[in-house]
Amino acid sequence: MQARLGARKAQSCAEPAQSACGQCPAYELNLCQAASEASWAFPSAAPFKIHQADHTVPARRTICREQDLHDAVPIICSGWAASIIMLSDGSRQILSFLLPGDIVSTALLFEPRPHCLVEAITDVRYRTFKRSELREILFSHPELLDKLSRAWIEEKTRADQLIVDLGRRTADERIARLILGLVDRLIKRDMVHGDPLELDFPLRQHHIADATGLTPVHVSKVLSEFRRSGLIKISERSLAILDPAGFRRIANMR
Amino acid sequence: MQARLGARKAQSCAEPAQSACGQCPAYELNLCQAASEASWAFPSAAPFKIHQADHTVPARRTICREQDLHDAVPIICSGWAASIIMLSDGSRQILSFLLPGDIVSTALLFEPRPHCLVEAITDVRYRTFKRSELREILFSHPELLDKLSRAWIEEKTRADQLIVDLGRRTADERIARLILGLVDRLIKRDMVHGDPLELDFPLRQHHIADATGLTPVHVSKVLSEFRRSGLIKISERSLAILDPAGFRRIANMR
DNA sequence: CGGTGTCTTGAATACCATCAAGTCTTGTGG
DNA sequence: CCACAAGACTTGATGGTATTCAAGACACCG
Repeated sequence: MQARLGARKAQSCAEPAQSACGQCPAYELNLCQAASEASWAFPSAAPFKIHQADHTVPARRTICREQDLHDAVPIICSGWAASIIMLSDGSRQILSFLLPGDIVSTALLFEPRPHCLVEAITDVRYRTFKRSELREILFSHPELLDKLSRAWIEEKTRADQLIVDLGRRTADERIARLILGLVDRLIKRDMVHGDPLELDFPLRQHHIADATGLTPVHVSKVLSEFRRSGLIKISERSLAILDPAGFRRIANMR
Repeated sequence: MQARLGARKAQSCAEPAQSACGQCPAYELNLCQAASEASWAFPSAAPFKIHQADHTVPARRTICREQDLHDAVPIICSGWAASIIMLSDGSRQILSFLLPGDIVSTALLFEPRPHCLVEAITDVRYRTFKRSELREILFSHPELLDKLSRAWIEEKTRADQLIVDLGRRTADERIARLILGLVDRLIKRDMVHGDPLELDFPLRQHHIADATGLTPVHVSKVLSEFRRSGLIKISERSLAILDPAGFRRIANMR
């Protein structure tokens, strides 16, 4: 019940947060660092200070609800989260997994209602910016607008890919593609190395099920089959891709 | 083979096109008219003239290809089109149906590659704007930026809804929801009246199949079932919703 | 230590795909 | 204008993929 107020505020001003951003794996890509810097490079116009706040939530806790109104735009600093649509019968569809450096939704720059539930998968640290200020900064700096448009396009591209996966691919393909999609995103962030590729993988099978439109039971069966074929090793919140070529073949082909 | 060059250019300057826009059902909503007007209200800055061109393509012709580069952003003036992702095995997934007044994709404002195929379903009239100019106008007029952000949000919301439909709903629900979604969009545009609701409905069953992730055969069976239950009347490119309440019940419930 | 959440496995079932045959319409070239 | 081909739709039979139901193993936590 007290979960409702789960997030703890940590701070609410720009400068002291910088060190945290230095460790952010999405340091290069994301809007977060850029926005903070802009607020420093920007003392010209006015005594400008962008309001931001760091929050921490434990695994499984809600970050924001579909119907709530927020004037804050959250960006994930560390941990994994998911944006989820709930159906009246209790089933769920995961629209997207959120990784460090991801903005929860670019649409939040324009409307206060997320229209989907955002839930922490691991412990999550995230930072919120005030929408009006973030918007002003983004739109007054062409190079930031550029970053925004790239984030927007990637968000849409991933949604479109998911539509294709759900509409036209088998369970094996969906699951393999989900995993590879996540691995590729982690690689871009320098959060995975090694050969064979091995990484922390905090998703439960029910997360995979909700993202692929399958049942947890069937996900279990498919993963077991992948294991038996020596494609991957997956257990205890960790994943290794033993046969990258074979696994990618399953993900793409018919 | 000569299909490749299917589109015929009609004109390439703003003013004479106005009368056509006056009939556009999305007159209020869309960016098109607004952008044209802005180009008039804008002689201040420079001898500014936005480049636009009208095109007409017959049914079943391609409007743009996934890998082509365009510096033009198309907006549908009349007719129906679809954006489609093709898979290597020849199957297709329709991401979205485009109705009069729709911008083909808001992402085209930022990148030249559509990354999906756009195909005319009926004969289609559309107008293209030069990306750089359209962008400049949109971003220099707050009220237009507002319209753009609403278009962006709606595009994303519809994609998310489709993900849920494909991931978590039965064939009956998907088909009913597709139809109702289209009808609602047409109502917003004042393109449908009457009680019982009756309208031109140019989709072939294979379009419905490609949009819902089903096979044409199964679409036929479901539609026949809907007909037998007296929910809808559908034939000869026209559709009537005989039992709106019952039909909406099928679309939403479990 | 019971309770809850996670995962696995097997059996029965449902839903939708595939295959196939046939009707009807639409379009096209002789 | 007709003949023929291609596309659109329907219907039935059969099969495969994924769901549902059920039971049990295991880990973690208060």
